Amino acid sequence: MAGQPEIARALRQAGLRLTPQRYDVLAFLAGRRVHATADEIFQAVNRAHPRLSRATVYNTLRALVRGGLVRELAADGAAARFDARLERHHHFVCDACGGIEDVEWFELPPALRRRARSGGTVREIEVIFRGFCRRCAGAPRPGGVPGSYTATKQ
Amino acid sequence: MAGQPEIARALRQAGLRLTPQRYDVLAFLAGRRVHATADEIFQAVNRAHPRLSRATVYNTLRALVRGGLVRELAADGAAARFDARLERHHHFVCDACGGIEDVEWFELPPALRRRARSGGTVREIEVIFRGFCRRCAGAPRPGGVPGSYTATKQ
DNA sequence: GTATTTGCAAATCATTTGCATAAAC
DNA sequence: GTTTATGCAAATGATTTGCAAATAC
Repeated sequence: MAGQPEIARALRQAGLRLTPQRYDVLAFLAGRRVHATADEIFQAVNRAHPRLSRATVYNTLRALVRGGLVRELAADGAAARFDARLERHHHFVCDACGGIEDVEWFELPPALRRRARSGGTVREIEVIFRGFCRRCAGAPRPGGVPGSYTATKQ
Repeated sequence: MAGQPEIARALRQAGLRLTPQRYDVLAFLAGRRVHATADEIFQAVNRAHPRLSRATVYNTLRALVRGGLVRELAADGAAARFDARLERHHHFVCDACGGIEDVEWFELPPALRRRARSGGTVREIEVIFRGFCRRCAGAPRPGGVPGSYTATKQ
């Protein structure tokens, strides 16, 4: 997903009306490698489109997530991050800066995939690696340690 | 961790002063199988201890997490959940009700553990299973579908 | 033309902070 | 006696909601 027609098509396909706001939000996400917070998206799109409101960004994100075009990532305590990479992938979360990087998709061995014995149904399995990213590994911040509670905030 | 002296010992060991509030919060978490939100903890502890404030619950949780006695779990968009099970384990998150269940710990095969090639250091690897839990598998809610954005809220 | 979406402002929810008092060590 | 934690109330930050005007279909 990158070209203009593809973005429009993706929106239609998800059953969403094509508004300039939605187009811009999805285009922004599709052109990014790092995961953006709702506010970062607002700031960026707002530059080209000054009358955009935050509420619309949130509405749009909800619609996109619901339509399966975007994934939402919970970041311990911090603001949620959004990501338009639809190919499945795993994540690496930095304990120090809170940044999220993609990790190429791989399947868990079948024996492990059956480990969730809750009696329910499993739709997907995601692996989250935690540690210090390349940039933070060198100079970790004062409070940024394993617990990660303090790490992402303060 | 379950008996009274163990809880007190755990607090001391983490370098925390032993206050009734901290004791109660940790005891509550230690005696629970489901992961509780800060507010659920407040409600519960508040019954036995009516002058407890929410700020203290948050302060205590931060201290416990920092001291390594409690883990914090980010739940897509919703309030964070806390958990005093210290043995490593994975999680199952229900798309419909947002509930979180523990999945017994297992190691990823070494080949997969090396997949995070960010140049940084990896501290831990967690696996998150998503789907419908036993209770919701039978009767999923109106909006509660894969995206899980709407699922955890509304 | 009708159903949706937008933008705005106000509302809500989770969490944090400042500060005087109280309790732990 | 000092240092740290508590409780309260007010502040902050993220996200949602109500509603009239604008827009997509």
